Amino acid sequence: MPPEMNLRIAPRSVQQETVDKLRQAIFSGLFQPGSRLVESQLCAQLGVSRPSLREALRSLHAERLIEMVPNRGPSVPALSWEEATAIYEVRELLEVEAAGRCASAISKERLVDLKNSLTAFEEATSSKDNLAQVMTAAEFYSIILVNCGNPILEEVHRGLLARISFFRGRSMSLEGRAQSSLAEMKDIYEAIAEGNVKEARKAAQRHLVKAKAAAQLSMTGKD
Amino acid sequence: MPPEMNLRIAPRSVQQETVDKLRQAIFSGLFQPGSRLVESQLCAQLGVSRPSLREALRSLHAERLIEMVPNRGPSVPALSWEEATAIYEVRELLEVEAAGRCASAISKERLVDLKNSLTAFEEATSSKDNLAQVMTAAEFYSIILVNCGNPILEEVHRGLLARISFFRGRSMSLEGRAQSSLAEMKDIYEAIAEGNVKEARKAAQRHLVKAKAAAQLSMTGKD
DNA sequence: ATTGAAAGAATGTCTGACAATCCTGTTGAC
DNA sequence: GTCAACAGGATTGTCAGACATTCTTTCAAT
Repeated sequence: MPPEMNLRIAPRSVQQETVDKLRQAIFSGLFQPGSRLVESQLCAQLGVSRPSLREALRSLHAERLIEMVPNRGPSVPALSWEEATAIYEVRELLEVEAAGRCASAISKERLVDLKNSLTAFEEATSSKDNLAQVMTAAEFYSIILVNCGNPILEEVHRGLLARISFFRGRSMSLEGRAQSSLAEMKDIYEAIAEGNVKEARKAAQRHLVKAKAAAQLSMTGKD
Repeated sequence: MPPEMNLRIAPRSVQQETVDKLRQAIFSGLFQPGSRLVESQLCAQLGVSRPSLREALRSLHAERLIEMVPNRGPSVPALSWEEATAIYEVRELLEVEAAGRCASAISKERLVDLKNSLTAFEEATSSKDNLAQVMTAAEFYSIILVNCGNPILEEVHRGLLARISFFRGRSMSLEGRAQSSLAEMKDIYEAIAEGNVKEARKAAQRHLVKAKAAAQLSMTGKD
C-alpha cells in the first residue's frame, strides 16, 4: 500500500469543528456562566450556518456542556459547588478503579506515553501556564483511562471531562496546587509502573481527595 | 395561582419526539445491528424534515446509541460480548455505590416508589412480558440512582441506560432469569429499606454478578 | 404603579438546493 | 476470465431562506 494512504487528511466536518471551537470557548470561560447562546450571533462569529450550528449545540448538550430550555435556547450552565462535589465523588469511583486496572493492564509502550505526559505536566507546572496545566493533566488521566482495559470506563469518564477540566482549571490556579498535584500524580505513575494495583488505587484516591478539597476551596472562595 | 397552571401541556419538540421514536426502535431491535440509517428514509418514515432528523441523530450519537462515520452516515452498532462485559463492570461500580448511598439517603416517600416499582417488576415477571420486565427493572434502578444523593452518578448511569436495557432484554429472556432477578432485587430493596448500607452494596453486587453471567450466557449462546 | 397589548427578537421547523463523497455496476484492457 | 478504471446514481454535508410559534421587552392606558 502506498505511503500516501496516511496522507489522507481528515477534513474535519464543519459541525465537528464548531463543536470543538465552542467547547474550547466554554472551557476558557469566554462565556459567562448563565449567559445565553444566541444562535444567530454564534453563526456570525463562527461563520457557519444555523443547521450546522444547531447540530453542534445538540452535541454539546449531550456532553452536558450547555443547557437547553425549550423555546429559550441554549445557555452556559453555572456550575455549582454541589455539582463539583458530586463530580469529584464520581471521579474518585472511576479513576481509582481505572488506576488499579491500568497498573495491571498497561503495556510497556503505553507506560512510556504516561511518563511523557507526566513530564509534560511537570513542565507546564513550572511554566505557570494554567491552560497547559489543565491540558496535560487531562492527558495524563486520559492515558490511564484508555489503558485501563475497559473502554466503557473511559467513555464514561470522557463524558465528564469537560466539567472536570473546568474545575481543574480553577483549582490549579490556587497557589501551590499544581505542585502538589504533580507529586501526587508521580505517585500514581510509579505505582502503575510497578504494576502495584493496590498502591495505584491508593495513590489515585489520595490525589482525588486533595483535588476535591482544592476545588471546593477555589469555588467557595470566589462564589 | 389558578389550577390551570399545571395544565400547561409540554408540547414536546419534533426533535425530542424523533429521538424517542428512534431510541425505541433501536431498543426493540427494529434495526439490524450494523445496518445503516439512511436519512431520507427515516425522514419519510418519521415525517420530519432532514434538519430535525439530523439533530436527533446527533443526540443519539452522543448517547452512543448509533455510530456516525463521516460521509457514510449513521448506523446501528453491533454490541459485542466484550462491550457487554465492560458495561456490566462499570454498572457494578456505579450501582453498588448508588445502592449504598441510597440506603442512607432515600426518603420515606421515595422508598414507597421503590417498593412500587419492585411490585411492578414482580407483575411483569409473572406476565412473561419481556419488554415490561426490562422497563420495570430499569425503573427500579432509576429510582435508586435518582435518590442516591449524587446527581452525577445518576447522569452517568443514564448515559449507559440504553445499552443496559438492550442487554437486560436478552438476559431476561433466559429461562428463570427474571425470577432470580426478582429475588435479588428484593434483597436490594430490603437492605435499602433498612438503611443498611453495607448489605445494600453487597446485594447490589450479588445481583450484578449474576446478571453479568446471565448476559454473557445469552450473548455467547446466540452469537 | 400595575396591567395589558403590541413590537421585536429568538427559537423550532420546513423546503429546496448544491457540492463532495461513497457505492455499484459496467466497461474495457490484459 | 479476471481485474481495474470509470461513469452514474445514491447519500451525506452544508448552506440559504422562509415562516409560525414563543419569549421578552417596551410602552401606553387605566
